[in-house]
Amino acid sequence: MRWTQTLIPTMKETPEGAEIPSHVLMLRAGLVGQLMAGVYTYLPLGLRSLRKAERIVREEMDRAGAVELHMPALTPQELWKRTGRIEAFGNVLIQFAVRRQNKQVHMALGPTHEEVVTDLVARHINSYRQLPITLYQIQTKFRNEERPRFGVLRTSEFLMKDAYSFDTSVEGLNASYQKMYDAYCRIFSRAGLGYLAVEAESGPIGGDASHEFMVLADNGEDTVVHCAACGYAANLERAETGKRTAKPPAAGDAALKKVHTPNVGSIEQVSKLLKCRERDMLKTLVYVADGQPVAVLLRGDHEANEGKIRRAVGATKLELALPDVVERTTGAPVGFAGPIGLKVPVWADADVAAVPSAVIGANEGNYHYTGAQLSRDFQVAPDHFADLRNAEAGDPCPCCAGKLELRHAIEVGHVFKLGTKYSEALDARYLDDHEQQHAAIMGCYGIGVNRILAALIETTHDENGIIWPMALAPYEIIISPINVKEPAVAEAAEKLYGELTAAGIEVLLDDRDQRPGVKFKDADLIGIPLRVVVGGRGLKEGQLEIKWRTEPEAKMIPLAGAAAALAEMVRKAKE
RNA sequence: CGGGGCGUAGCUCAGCCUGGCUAGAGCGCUACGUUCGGGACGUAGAGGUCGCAUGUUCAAAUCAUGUCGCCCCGACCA
Repeated sequence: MRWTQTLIPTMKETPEGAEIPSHVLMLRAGLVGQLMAGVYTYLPLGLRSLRKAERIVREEMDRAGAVELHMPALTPQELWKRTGRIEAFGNVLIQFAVRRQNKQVHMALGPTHEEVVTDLVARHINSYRQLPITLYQIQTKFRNEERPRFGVLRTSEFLMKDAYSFDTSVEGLNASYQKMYDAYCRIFSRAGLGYLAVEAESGPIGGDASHEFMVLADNGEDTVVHCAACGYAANLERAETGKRTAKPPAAGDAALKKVHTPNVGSIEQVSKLLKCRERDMLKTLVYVADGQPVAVLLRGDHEANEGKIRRAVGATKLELALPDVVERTTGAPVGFAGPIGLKVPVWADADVAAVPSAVIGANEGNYHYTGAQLSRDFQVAPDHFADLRNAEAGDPCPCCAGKLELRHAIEVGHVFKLGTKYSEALDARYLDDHEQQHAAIMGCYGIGVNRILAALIETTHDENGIIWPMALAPYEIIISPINVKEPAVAEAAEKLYGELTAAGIEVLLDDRDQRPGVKFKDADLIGIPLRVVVGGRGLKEGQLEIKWRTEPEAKMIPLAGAAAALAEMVRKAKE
């Protein structure tokens, strides 16, 4: 492609509003253009990279035995009602009605396709002989994000590869899941991304085991907990901590004392008022577990982890108690709950035992206690101590002697085992070899294709611009002729361009009548892996200059046979 | 949804506080000329309903109110 015949609107300055590197560089390099908040046009250069990411995904899906189809983005709202996800998605689901022959037709733009694919399977698959099968598509998804942000990392319209497996047994599901997991590893490796596969909660989509594929990046929206020593990785919701050895509290002699804390309920305010550290306080959270209130004690500076609490308590549904329930349970308004005298089951995080003398709520409005001691002033049954909080940096690793660290990350993929939630709701059943009907056991597997690009840029750019790996580069080689008005230069550049193109290399010829500095800056900015400079100086000596985007220095190669040599370099770089 | 910031040329911004001639700069764009190995220079140009609406005023980019758009932070934790 000739630069002058395509559209690559590079920008010298950072557009107002772009802050993170991937956003800034995608705009400056002319990859994307913004239409509105969270909605972007892919310009020619960006589209080429997007297509390359897509191709890698498609090749690996096909190799893993998944079969491609294409489902509509337009869906009937009825389908979402049948699985209860109209409510679950709420405002995220883009819903609208149109009129047809004077009747309202209610539709939604697909934010994901479990419903559509399960309905499809319900219609066309009815025998165990047709299973297992994994269907996938690469398609635009629509989600009304409350707050789109970070350029193309969180958008309202995005390209997603979504795959769905249907099996007749849990073993089959596990096998299908593993195939996708392995395919994801190959995809992200081929894309040049450093990633972690982390254990994850399955979230509102339902089901059990799941993994997220995370790319560590300072601007990532997610937090992963990682142990550098053994490689343990999990997202914050899921991360376990190793055994926290509770130091026996120093023999405290402080007496329990009630103090007046008028209108001061939050941990932060109380800590300020009483001049104590948050870690010397205990907070008492009231949850409703399967309809029954329970109290949970945490150190003041720790964050509750509802998933862990739910599992520890053994509840299927757990939510924070509403203010009236808190009042009924503790006898005090929200902000003054404490463990002393509570009539409901009390659970405690492991670190609670190590707080020797704590500030706690007094279960009486506007009062707290200081000097509270476990055992002496309040009790927690030994089997009610558990890991109930989010992991923090420095916590012991659950798998080795190492320490955990917290890192920001971009989620680029997610695989999970769904079970029969959707197949039952939508009657995707098959007949087994004993003429018994069963709901198909499902898994689903998503990749944010746009995020592959953004994550790559976010992690590998330098001060001059993007640095594409061959696998994602919009062009493999850029030819930068110095002064296109010089016939010898123009001819040599054209000849090389023709030869490389004929050899199947993707070449961008910068045929603009621009000064060399402009061309070099732009070549660096758009990040083409290999730059070939055709200049009068080199030509006189029968030489071409080549420079890898990743290398600081250029080098010269003979003009004779240059096309073949360059094609070989590109081929090698692709390996 | 809550809080904050910003809307002036294609892009980045100045001017606004303290209202006053024909609204500015740099980059980019057009034409011509000189240049040509890391974002050249000269000359001449094109390009704006100062986001929009209402109000205050003799007079509004500038003040007030409203509205729309964009960006950032937060959104349960007693």
